[in-house]
Amino acid sequence: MPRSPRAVDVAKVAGVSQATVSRTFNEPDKVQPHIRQRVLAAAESLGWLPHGAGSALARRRSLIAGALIPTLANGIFATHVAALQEVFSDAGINLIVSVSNHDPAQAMRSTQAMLARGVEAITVVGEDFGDPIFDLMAARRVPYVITHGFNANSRHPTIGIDNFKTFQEITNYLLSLGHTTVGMIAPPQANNARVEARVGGVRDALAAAGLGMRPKHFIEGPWSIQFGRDSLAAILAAGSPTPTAIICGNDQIAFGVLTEARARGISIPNDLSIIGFDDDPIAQHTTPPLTSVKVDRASMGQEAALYLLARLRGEMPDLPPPMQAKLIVRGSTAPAKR
Amino acid sequence: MPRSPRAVDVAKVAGVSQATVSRTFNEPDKVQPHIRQRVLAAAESLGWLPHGAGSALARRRSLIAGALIPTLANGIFATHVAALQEVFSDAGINLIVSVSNHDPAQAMRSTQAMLARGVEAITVVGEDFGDPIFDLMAARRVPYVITHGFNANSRHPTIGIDNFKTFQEITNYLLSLGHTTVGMIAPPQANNARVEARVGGVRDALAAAGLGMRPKHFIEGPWSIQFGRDSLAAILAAGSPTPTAIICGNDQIAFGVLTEARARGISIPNDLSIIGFDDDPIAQHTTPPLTSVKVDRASMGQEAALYLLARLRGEMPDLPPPMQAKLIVRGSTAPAKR
DNA sequence: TTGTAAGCGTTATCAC
DNA sequence: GTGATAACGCTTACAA
Repeated sequence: MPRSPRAVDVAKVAGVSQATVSRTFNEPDKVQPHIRQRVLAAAESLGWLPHGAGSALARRRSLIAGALIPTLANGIFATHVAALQEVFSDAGINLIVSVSNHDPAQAMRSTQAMLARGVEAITVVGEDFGDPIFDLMAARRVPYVITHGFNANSRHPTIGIDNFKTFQEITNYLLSLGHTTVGMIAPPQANNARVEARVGGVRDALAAAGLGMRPKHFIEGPWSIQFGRDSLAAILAAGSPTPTAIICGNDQIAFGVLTEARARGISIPNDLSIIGFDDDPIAQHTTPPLTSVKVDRASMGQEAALYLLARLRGEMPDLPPPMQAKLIVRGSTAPAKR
Repeated sequence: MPRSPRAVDVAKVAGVSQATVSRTFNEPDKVQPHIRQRVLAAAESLGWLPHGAGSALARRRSLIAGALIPTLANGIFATHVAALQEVFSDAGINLIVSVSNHDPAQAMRSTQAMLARGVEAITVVGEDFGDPIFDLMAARRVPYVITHGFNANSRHPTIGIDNFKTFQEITNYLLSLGHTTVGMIAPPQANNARVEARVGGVRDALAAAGLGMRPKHFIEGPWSIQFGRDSLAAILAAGSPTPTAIICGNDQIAFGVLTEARARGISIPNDLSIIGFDDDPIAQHTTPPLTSVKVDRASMGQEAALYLLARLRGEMPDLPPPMQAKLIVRGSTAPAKR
């Protein structure tokens, strides 16, 4: 049973020392062209690839980064991971993906597992799990960055939109249309400071206009289409006054509200304005098309990866400024009926 | 600048040898309880975590697996990765994700990068890139499994549905409804044997009924909603005869066709039957709801990971039988108008 | 420019 | 049950 070839085998075949094999792959210009050729040919013929553990040990670099996300079941995190993966991959770094399922204990286990695998840097979605995780990374001098929300007051580096401000703006848009009875259907706030900030933004903007949101018009739950339908049903069942506009935590929920509204003969946007979040491709194709808020998730992931790559080069780069969300007005919002 | 603690530091603090530290974490029952406690306490106080590269080198196990997928932008692959990640994670194995973008050269680079990182096992979506990749893994004795399509004739282990047979059945369902003019809108077949098999299944079933598919009724392209809309427009623009049923490569395309049909006043399913694929959550909520085909992607990923875990234990497990896709008839299909 | 040799941090074999 | 010690495969001063 032949075992995998090692650098010394390549060296033997090429008639050079092991050091030259290493140089051929890591510092090619330090070895003469013709001898480089010989080494490459030998490696090729043996099917040799550097051994990750060996080289990680000697080099003190694993060439592996980690991403901690809540779940891959949500499309926005898949997009996020795709962006990270691409940038890291271009830099010769592989990406380990691990999930928390919004559970602090699992987040901690995942982080430890990644650190035990020797990841050089980590991206974390949100700062929901408190200090232990960040202390752990800091103690091991592993650079990290928090994504999906810019927070100027955080003691950690953060990248993303200002969730509070963005939802303030969304709300102000509805206020400018004359809506005074506004509802919201949001993902759970537990272990999710981003959602908390968004809800806060809505409440703050309403309060600034001397308004409030009735408890029965605020519903928390999963981000599914079905949940959107059920939530609208629940809001209507709660009786009058009924909101004239509903802010949805994402476009799936908004699509559900739209669907339920149509099933009930409620005219959108005449009887009810609906606003989504994330500008999913589907938003353009619903009837009517959904007003939504576009966040450039891909650049957010890229920024995060580039920030960490700079840190790995030993730099202390400035954080990029907060990203700007963009309100995309389509047909699902209109002035309040008077 | 204090460097990360090593096992020997823990040993010193606990007043034991380094070997005992290792045993405490890897073979706990081989060390006396009270001394185990001491070691754990010492490790805790120093914040020590085993060093991945060191232990990978000594153990000849990286505890890392790899997944090669076309892209994370497509939700079905995100679901797939989520399932893999979960099973591997429960087994203490981290997952590196890398993508091919349907490009053989990039697939090869990604595979090499994963192997260089020492992955112990790899899942590959489809067998589109030919032998080089599989030869590479085989030469290094890295177990692998191909997902997203069961192929009894493959010389590699495969897991998934039989794509050919599944689309034969879909087509036979439409034939049983009396449809004789059937169109298809599919993702590109290039570098995608799964799509090729699906198209083959449709053509085969039609041929068995003495029918064929007109070239103008077969359209290949991306899997977006917009592409579905454009494709229906193109098929209609090609003039009579017009198909009475269209098979779509996935539910996004089907949703696009549905949307375009409504925009043109074409009644679904009376004038046109539409059938999707993947049973996306949206399929239940369109008007009318979409007939689609459900494939249990999560179990497919789990099966793949479990198969590889068994291989890593040194077993030679049987492959699971082909998975069964399930036709879910909803409101978008009906008997052909006569 | 190339070779020699000393790590890198852990695990596993072998004594005790 | 515990402790020395020799791998594990590579990189990198340092020497030639």
